[in-house]
Amino acid sequence: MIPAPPRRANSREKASRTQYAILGLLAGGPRSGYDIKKEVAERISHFWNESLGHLYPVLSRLLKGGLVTRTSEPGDGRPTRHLYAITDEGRQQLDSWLREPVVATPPRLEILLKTYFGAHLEPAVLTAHIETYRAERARQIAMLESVHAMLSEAATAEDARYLRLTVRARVLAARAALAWCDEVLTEQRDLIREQTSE
Amino acid sequence: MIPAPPRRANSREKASRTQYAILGLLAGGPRSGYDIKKEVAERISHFWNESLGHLYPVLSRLLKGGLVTRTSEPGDGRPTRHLYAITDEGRQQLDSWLREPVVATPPRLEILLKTYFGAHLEPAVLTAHIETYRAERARQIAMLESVHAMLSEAATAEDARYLRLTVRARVLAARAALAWCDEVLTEQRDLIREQTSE
DNA sequence: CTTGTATATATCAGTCAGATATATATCTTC
DNA sequence: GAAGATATATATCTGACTGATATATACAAG
Repeated sequence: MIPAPPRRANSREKASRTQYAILGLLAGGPRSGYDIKKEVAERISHFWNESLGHLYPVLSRLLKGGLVTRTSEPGDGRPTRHLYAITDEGRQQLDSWLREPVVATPPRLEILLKTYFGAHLEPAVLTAHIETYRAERARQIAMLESVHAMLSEAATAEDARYLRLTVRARVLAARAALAWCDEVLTEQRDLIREQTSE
Repeated sequence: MIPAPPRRANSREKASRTQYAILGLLAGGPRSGYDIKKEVAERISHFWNESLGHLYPVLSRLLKGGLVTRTSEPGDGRPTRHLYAITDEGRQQLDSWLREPVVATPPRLEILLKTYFGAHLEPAVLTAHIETYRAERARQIAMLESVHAMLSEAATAEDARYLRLTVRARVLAARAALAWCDEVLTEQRDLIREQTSE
């Protein structure tokens, strides 16, 4: 009898993107879990997300693995504030991840799923969804463009170079999405006109 | 003493998008789990993904809930083939989900995360990532455009209307991504030139 | 005759999001 | 000035979802 091989013997380790996002942010200085969450929400939420429910366990794991250290500030009334700092080993891990090829994750675009099932509904319902989606894109473009303008100013341009590039990516993506909405809305109008004239 | 309220007393149920994707596909006729996986992979993988590891449990749940029925074809040698068909209640659930506003899920764009951390690397590394990403976009555009052309042909145009709209969305998105890559590559060249001339 | 691909279902580990819990300080609004 | 919202701060749990793996067979290519 051949003994059953151990499950997940030695395949490629499942990459926790959260882990590297944390290391990358800590490379800019010590932060608490709460700080990380805030920074993600305020600066890079246009392309990245972290939930607190995942952040804390991953921070603990990084601590155990020696990729970060932890110092505790007695919280005056509030819970103790834990400041995490990246170690040399953490920096090495971050560096090697940054050099690895980008892994493409398959998308899940709910607006397109509902579009795909459009035949199961009256055209007006899809039109309404697209109009909502379009309005959100328009708001997003306005917001991102104003951020982009600020980041392009001489005073911050050097510092903000890479953040500015990410903002630009999302501006172009949002404009493309908006253009698509307009195409769909035009087609939907034609479709509704055809149907009502029958 | 006030008894502790039950956890997750009655908040909004966590929506399983997989569930509605399945119902939507089954609305087009009975299918097996394997069929569904194939259909997703071959037709809508440009904007949607389903893993088998999730598909089967959700199909079981839908069966228990009466949203689908199951008939078994004895597999000739192969495992028994289970065909799932949508019920009236399933159609109602699908219909009401299709009418609900689209829920935006926060993005996680790894290419932008590595871009954001660009300062921690030599510019040439980021350039290489962007070049790879650009090449993938170029391939994707070529592929989607040829699909789009086929779907626009008179013979299929009526049938394929909604699929065509989703393909168009991804063409525009991929073109925008490609344009962004070109902007970044130009900037990176300038940056490297400045640095080497110092 | 072995390797790869297709058919077909099923389970498991691990990632991750979102809700909830706890406890306090501060700012805002009637 | 009390009530209520918002910010600080950590922690846990449920459930959604991915990707790898397991099992079994058939068929084609080399």
